[in-house]
Amino acid sequence: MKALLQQQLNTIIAELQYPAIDINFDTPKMEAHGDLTSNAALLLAKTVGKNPRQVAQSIVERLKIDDSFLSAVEIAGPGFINFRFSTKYVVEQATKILKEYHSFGKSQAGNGKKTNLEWVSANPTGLLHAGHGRQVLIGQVIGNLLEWTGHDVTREYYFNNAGNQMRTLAESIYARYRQELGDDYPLPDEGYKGEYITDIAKEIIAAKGDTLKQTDEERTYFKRYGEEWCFKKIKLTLARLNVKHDVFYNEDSLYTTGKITEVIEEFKKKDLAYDSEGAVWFRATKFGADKDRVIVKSTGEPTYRLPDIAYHREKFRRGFELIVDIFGADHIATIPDVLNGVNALGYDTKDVKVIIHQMVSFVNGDEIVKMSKRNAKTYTLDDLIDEVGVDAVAYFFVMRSVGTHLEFDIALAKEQSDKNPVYYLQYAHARIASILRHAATAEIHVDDVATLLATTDFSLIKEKEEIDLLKKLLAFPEIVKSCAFSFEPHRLTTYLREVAETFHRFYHEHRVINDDKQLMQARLTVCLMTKIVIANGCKILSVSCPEKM
RNA sequence: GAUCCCGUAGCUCAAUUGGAUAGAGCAACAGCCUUCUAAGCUGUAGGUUCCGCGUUCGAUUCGCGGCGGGAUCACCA
Repeated sequence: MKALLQQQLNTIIAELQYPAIDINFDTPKMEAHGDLTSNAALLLAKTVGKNPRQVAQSIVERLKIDDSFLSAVEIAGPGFINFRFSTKYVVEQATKILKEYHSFGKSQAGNGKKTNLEWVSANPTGLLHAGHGRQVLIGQVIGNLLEWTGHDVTREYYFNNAGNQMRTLAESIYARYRQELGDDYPLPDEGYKGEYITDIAKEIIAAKGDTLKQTDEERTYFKRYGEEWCFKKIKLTLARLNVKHDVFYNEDSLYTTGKITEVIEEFKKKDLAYDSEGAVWFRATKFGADKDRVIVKSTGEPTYRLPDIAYHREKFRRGFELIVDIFGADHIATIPDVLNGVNALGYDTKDVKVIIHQMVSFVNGDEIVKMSKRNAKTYTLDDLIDEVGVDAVAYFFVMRSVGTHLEFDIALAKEQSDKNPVYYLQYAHARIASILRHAATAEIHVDDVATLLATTDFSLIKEKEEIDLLKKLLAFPEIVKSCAFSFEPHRLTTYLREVAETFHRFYHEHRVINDDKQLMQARLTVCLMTKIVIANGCKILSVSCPEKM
């Protein structure tokens, strides 16, 4: 429809000898403004030197209106051209929801673009804490959105199992190990204080007894055991949220394959790096930073910036055309350096999309929930899932735009009532499922879509609430696309809420199960279409949609 | 002090990425269940979109300057 109108408007504009412009259509916010609107006349008015309403008038006069598509074309406000769809057109379009069913909403807009999505990437030194949930789910939903829009997505988890943090992990476990064996052995100053460290130590005692009291300098056994233990837990937590990464990329491989030194040498050759005070520095000031950054410490160990740069170069080398990184706001300072570094190596950073999400705070009703890392009792993501359930976790973490601080109300999330937005959506789905069960007893079987399409008199769908609902449902593919291309998953939750709302209104106004079997069948298809859209949307959100509540 | 994010109804947040009369949910008030799930629906009330200037047909959205909140500013990741 858009393409058709666009073509027509373009020809008319050419006929009128107006300058060619990009014609786009919006869906008006207000119902009175029709189903599609174009601001073409407003854009033309200035260059043409006419009143925008006159411009609109001259365009509309030449428009050939096919009334099987459009019921009205109006000029409104300062010069908008508003189009209103015919009922027939809307209903006809809606049948494709049934035809496409589980894939309604999918598109090939991404053209199979090879896409790397990297997120979570927590090092195996501990458990995922509740705050990690935001990143976990933003990434999960963005991954799903990219797949629904025809991107070839590789889900990647980047980790570092060497360096300071792992040493600290090993020392911490060792200290607890000694303590559990009754020795007076202190936890290192910067050691991990979490209870899980003691759990790990106890496991090691169970397996090895006190035979590891004398270990090598590197605490190799403790390091490896701790890493495996943490990774196992992290993966289990992710699995509860249906998150599965395709690739676990080990930072260490960048060293063993020489990628790190390669980057240093290349930087030095381009005079982007230099030696000073025993360290190697990156000329960040050349890119507008306030000071240069150390990329190799005087100890010989690189700082995180260097491997990050090398890693991103490897992503390009691996053939990815779109690179998506998701970071929390606490990592914001490092991003410019990495992008500048990658850029200096000759890659176009416009293909790197960095999504920075703001932090999460937790409240329990009126009470602020503290979750300091220093505290021994951390509130883990598992704890949160245990407390409020998978669906609430999945929904709540993506329901706000990534750029805004998220307040997660635990009391609200676990409340099984109308206050909780997850239930509003799931309730709509369950309600539909219930209606469809009634239909089965009336011998209409909605699971046979082919028969349904062949035998339903769709012209019986004509009530305002039905048409409003179908229009809303038909917007789904566009919503999926715009969420995917803007990397804004929260808009999907907003949209699905609107779908549920529009459905509830329809339900309230019109009985589905009734004596007029033809009418009942027509309305059942409306219900089924709604169910399909909610189910597909929930699938993208990783939220379940129950048949009964 | 610098950089980035945010500031919208009493509270939590939307706003089709520059569009028309700024919308939802909670909370408040008033209604709606002998009929398909009331975990629902309808109505009322609630606003100087932090302030100021600018850009233009048009600004919550873009630019500049303030104010307020958060994050970051390591030879930690």
